[in-house]
Amino acid sequence: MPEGHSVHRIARQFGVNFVGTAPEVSSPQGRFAQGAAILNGREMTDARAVGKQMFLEFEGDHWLRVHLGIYGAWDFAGEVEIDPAIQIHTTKFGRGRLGQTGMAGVVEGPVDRAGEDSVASIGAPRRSRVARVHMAERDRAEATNGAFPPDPVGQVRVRLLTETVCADLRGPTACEVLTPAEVDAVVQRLGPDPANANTPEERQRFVDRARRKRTPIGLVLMDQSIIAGIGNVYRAEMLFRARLDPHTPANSLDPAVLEDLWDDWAHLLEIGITVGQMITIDGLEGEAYRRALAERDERHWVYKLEGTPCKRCGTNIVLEEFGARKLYWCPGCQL
DNA sequence: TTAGCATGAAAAA
DNA sequence: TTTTCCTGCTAAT
Repeated sequence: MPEGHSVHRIARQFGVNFVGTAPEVSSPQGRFAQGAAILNGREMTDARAVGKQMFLEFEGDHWLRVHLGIYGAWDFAGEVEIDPAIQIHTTKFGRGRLGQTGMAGVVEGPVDRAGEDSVASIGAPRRSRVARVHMAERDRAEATNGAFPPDPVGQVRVRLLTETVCADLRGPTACEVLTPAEVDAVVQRLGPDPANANTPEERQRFVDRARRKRTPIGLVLMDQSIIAGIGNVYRAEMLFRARLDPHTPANSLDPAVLEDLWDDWAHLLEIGITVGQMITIDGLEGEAYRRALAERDERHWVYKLEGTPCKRCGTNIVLEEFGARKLYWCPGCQL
């Protein structure tokens, strides 16, 4: 269920935990047995994300492409080094307690991988070790008492295993081994991603692509070939922030409006990657910010808020079926 | 405890 | 346009 920010976070996690190692690669479920055999024992040399797709490079010009789709997820276990640049917010814990329930923060402190229950504390973002980190639409870190490596739970399509860390992939919509040329072809079909290059050139690439479309802007923002990484939540929230009627044809918009949309996506994406949540209401501080981390309704303007008064103008938020997806918007603000 | 839905996208029809 | 993937959250029970 993740949008672009989650995939970038997961790619960073692989950068920290796997790049430079030669993991054992298997497919407990069996459906990726052939691909696993190709990758097994090879050194991972790069981990990157473009939009909602992740690419892991292995020596010998083999790339693993993963797309999580609507319910895919990665689970890391063992000595998981948290990228110091990102925060893992923990709102729910397993049997081993890492901190106060409901408190947002960063898990810190070593957890013995042999399974001893140990205490980690909430503190400043630094190198951290936790026993289990679930990375999907929402991240979850917890201590466990289980053995390492853990028994595969459910349908594990791929397992990557080093001496100290294990990563399990479940429920992906895509998981395949590609050649460099095939990776290029996939990336070629994707629009620009500001998390990789927030440059005037890339912004212009988005503007040029969008301006050619008569399609409503509400659909254009979801089109991964025009701009990469935006999903249903960010789509709705960005349109609200820009005060745009989702039905407006993209080609009727002033290029400056499209430029602003790009800039806003870059801004929201950066927050999402760092914080691990889609915070689309800006500038919250203190208690309000804490509530935004804990409650979805507190961090969004319109998403899943149909029937409630708009936080800006008081008009009731509307839910509309739009391009086979649910669209939330404010008829008062979004003229 | 459980049933229905969902922060995608590709394949099938 | 419908089906598939077949997980996990959440509201309802």
